[in-house]
Amino acid sequence: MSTQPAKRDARSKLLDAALSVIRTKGYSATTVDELCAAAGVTKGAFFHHFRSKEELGVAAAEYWSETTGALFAQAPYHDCADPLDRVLGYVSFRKDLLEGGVADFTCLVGTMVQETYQSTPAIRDACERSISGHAETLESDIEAAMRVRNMCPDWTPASLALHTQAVLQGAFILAKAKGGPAIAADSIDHLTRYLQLLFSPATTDPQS
Amino acid sequence: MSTQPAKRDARSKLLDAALSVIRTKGYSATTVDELCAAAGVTKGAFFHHFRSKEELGVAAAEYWSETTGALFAQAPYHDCADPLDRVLGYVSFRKDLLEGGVADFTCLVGTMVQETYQSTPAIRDACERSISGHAETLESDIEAAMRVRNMCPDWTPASLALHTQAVLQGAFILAKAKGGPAIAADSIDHLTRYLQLLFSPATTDPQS
DNA sequence: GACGACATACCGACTGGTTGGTATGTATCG
DNA sequence: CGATACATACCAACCAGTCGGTATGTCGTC
Repeated sequence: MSTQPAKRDARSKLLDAALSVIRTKGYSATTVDELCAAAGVTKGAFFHHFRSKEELGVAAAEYWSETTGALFAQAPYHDCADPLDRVLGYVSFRKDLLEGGVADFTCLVGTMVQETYQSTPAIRDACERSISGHAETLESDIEAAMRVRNMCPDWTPASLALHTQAVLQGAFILAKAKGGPAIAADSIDHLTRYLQLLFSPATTDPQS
Repeated sequence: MSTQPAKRDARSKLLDAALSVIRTKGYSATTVDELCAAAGVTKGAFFHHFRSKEELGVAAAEYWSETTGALFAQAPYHDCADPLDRVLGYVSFRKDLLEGGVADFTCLVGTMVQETYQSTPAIRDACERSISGHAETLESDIEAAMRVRNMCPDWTPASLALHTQAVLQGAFILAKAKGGPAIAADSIDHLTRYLQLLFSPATTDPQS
């Protein structure tokens, strides 16, 4: 469904505007009028394509999943032979994305879910699907890396995949607080170090 | 300054209400009327104590720093002899706090900074002070743990202290997305595992 | 200890601008 | 012609902030 031949119609202009405006100001503080102005369309066009602001929020989260999904699917780290190198390559790729203003590299759904998790279940669920779906793309590589090393740890591939997302989301919060990507990069370095230690042959099963 | 004899006046009722309402709905979606209703005071009282909603946001962040600061200052993990045990005890203490509804254990300033980092510098700075100030309480223990082990790694105590905050903030986002603290606990377990590996005598200097 | 002057704390009706949403018109395309 | 894709005008509710008022100190003076 969707993915019509990419015409520059009002709907996709609104979704593109939503990504940048909501990442800058948050969902609640973003007004429909502002979105229309940023997209260069009228309010009539907005409510033609979306029944409500909430529906746009859900659509924006799905659009985010599509565009970022495509970005990561074609990233070079998938070519590594060792599955651990693919995981480390993913993290390194995330670090490379830390460029430009804070609003340019932070995560739409991480921002939105904070504001909507209680008030707007539809948006929260869309954000949850986006985060979990993205984390799942890491699971098979994590699992393969474990199999290669005959590891049977007390953590699951899913929990480690989600942990990488937690570190990234937390790094974005710190970047927003400090006004730049420097600390986010430091935190991603700590994540890389954790993965290296976790999969290092010396310490396959440190306890139990 | 401040710390008048803790009278149950309108100001502190409003600050208490702000902590719970803003953590539930976010800063932008929280209205002044709603805050007044939750605190059981009138709008006149609100604007008597705060010149604007923004000023309340700053005061709420500072109030958050004070109350959480007191909570952590009297926590039992400070009694451990080994500085690493104090750091691990802190993380374990954070895990123990994951109880009740999501709005009860998540972080006010982590939530607020996402919405205000661009639009409201005063609130962003107050959140930054809160996060960084809290992280600093970990630095001396991290530094001591490094000294005990004669470690000279390529990361700083400050960056590790902030990394713990990134993991916690990210864990809160995941908890909000998934509707419960389970994944947050998993992520905190990964953080504990990282600290143990990082300070384990076998791997003091894995590279360079 | 009565009294005036002033400050603090709070009340609640009101306001002007904003916001999400609607109603209706129109142009283009198949 | 009918459906899709917009545009324009409009509205009722809401929101942050204001303003005149009251109740309660509290400090100095005589």
